[in-house]
Amino acid sequence: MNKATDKVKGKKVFLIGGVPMDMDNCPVRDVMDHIAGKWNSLMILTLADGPLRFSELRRLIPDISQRMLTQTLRDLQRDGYLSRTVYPTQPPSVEYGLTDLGRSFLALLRPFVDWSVANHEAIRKARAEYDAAA
Amino acid sequence: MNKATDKVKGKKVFLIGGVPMDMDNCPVRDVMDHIAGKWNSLMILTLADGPLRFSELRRLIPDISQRMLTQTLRDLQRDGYLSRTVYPTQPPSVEYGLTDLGRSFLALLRPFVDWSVANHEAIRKARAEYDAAA
DNA sequence: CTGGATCCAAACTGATACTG
DNA sequence: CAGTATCAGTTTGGATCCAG
Repeated sequence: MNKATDKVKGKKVFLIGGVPMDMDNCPVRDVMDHIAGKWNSLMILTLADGPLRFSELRRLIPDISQRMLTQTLRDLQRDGYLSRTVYPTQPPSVEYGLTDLGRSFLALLRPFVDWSVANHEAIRKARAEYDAAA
Repeated sequence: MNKATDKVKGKKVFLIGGVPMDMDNCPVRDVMDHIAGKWNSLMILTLADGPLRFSELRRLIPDISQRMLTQTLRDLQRDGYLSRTVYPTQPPSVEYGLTDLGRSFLALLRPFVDWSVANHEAIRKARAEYDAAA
């Protein structure tokens, strides 16, 4: 009935929505694991309107630590979601902005934002009911 | 230029794509923080084709520990993404399936899956280049 | 201003053993 | 079968100090 694990050309695969995925190199898992962090998507959303500087980002996301800000920016830059531009001023200023890949991903995030707003109450209610039952 | 932090009716807000978000109760952050885990979205995708039992899920996702499987199912159930049905057989069997909310979220996940497949190579390439530059 | 380095606490994960 | 309990290892995150 639900034959989700099978073999295709000798490789172990995993069916996601009917699409076979190579278990050992699953694009979805790879992308997810790197974007699913607490700050990653929020960072991309924050940069939606244009490039921002390090200090601006720290101000706009008050509850991120400097360490996490640096790390998140590095991770996203490494995966190609955003670019880092250094301006040789004194003192130096650095701007972070979305790349084409980043903007492409941002497009995916927007429906998610709308969905979250639309369903937040339902989720909060579900949570409250679950906790009450316990 | 980028006036992302402002005040609306005395509340600190955060602009996401032009939409003001209450910082202290941001739906996007709340939903994200609970769905962004390593296994959550994968679990929803795995249940896309219909309800599955505990042992079936463990078999379909071989690299999840029993502990994480239990915990992931609990979390998703608590937030209303999936339902848990116990059948009074001997030995007992339990089925997990998507709720309407879960299916609604699944619809959001599908474009993400397609995007991951389409852009996986670009990301791998960006990573390789970044690492090479270092 | 933009981080890098270090130390420490907390959270997350996995392996194992055990129960109704 | 479907979990719970426990413990150890790993990772994550925050605070602080420092440097180009």
